[in-house]
Amino acid sequence: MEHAQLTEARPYHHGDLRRALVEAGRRLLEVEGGAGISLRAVAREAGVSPAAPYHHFRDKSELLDALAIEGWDQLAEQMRAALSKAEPGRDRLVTLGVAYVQFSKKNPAIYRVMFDCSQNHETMPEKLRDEGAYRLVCDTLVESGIDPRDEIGLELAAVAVWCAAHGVAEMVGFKEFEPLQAHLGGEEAFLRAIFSQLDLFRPRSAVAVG
Amino acid sequence: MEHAQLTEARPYHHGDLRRALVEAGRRLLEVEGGAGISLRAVAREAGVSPAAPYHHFRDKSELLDALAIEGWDQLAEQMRAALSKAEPGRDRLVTLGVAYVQFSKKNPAIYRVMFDCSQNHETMPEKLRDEGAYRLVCDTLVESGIDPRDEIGLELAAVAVWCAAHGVAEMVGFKEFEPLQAHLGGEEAFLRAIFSQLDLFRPRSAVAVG
DNA sequence: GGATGATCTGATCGTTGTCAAGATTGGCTT
DNA sequence: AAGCCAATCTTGACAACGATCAGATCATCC
Repeated sequence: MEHAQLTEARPYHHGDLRRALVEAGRRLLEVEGGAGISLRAVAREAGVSPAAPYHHFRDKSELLDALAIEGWDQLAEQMRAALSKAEPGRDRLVTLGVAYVQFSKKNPAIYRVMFDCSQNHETMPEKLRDEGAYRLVCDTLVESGIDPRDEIGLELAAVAVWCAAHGVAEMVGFKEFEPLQAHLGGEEAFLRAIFSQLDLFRPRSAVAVG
Repeated sequence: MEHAQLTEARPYHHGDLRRALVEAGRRLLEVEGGAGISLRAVAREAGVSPAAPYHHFRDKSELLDALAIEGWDQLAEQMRAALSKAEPGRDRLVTLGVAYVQFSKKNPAIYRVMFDCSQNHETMPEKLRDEGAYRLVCDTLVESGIDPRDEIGLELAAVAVWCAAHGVAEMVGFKEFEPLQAHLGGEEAFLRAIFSQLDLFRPRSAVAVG
């Protein structure tokens, strides 16, 4: 089959269908949104039969897991980039939060998938914990003055910050808030105002624990 | 048909099927969780044919809307109750937040439906705004020292508080946080610790606005 | 008491997730 | 180089889903 590459005729074996499926899924999530993603649609987009994905994923949910993992990587990357671009001040936490929220606004469907997967599985992927966004938050908290030896205090602070960012990420899309957003001078100002209301920008020390 | 009430034979016309469907839906959400809710399942639970609901709701999503509205009512009620039971201190905002999160933990599927519906429609139901949970938050913020005449500052604070509560509500279910939760002395202590990390308990004044 | 409109059923269509059985092929063994 | 094996992909099927439509049933009002 020497003409395989040039004509429409795909080889019977795809080569790297797993990767192709994940990318097709990402494309669909971006274009169609979270509602229009079905296993069959992903297979269609990748140009294979509806049953083909089952040789690479046990479930539909396992495909979504793969999409989620890619999303977490992408998020961490963008947060890292935001941090490195920001001038060194003491509001680096807010920079991180703004990057987090902006990711979720630009990729709402993927963000939902990321979050649902982490919620359904018992733990978040350890990659997230070790080298991902969670780690970035902890590092930045330590920079801001939290004692890294107080593990409880650090974890509590990180969880709190994460909760705040997640909450903002999901509520900020409400059309209802657009007037307020405009009044405050755009999206980033809006986010900074919210985060400063939540006092996320202030250097903090460990909390007293019972 | 004098025996209609006593025997199994339902009257052909249900009487108040709309109400029965909403209650069947609530039951299913509590028992089966959010995944196991289908229009057909709700109809089955209510004992009618799969097509019957379409005489009371245009859509599946319209049924979910009705479920969401009931959820918002229930949430506001529980928040009001928590507020009236709490001794008057200056951490009433935290009391409110704890009630909010506990509702979402006890009714996770309903909470998700509530939130999704509000997100898909352009605005949240005005009931929520006028007499619901949002109003409670605003009132409590004013109690805590926000100037009610500064509408922007008040709305910003309310949005921030709501974002925080929502974020905590969705992340607190993570199994991963259970050790931390136990270490802090149970769920309520955990929630209070998070909220205090976010500085939600402190009387606040209006934020400076550009 | 009979017509009218609301309500419910039954059948049906297109779509989805999932599975089993068969076709096809890359790669290892000899 | 020939042949076999296991991985991969397709075809066909099944149950369940959301949605629609024609027809059966009932309450209500003139």
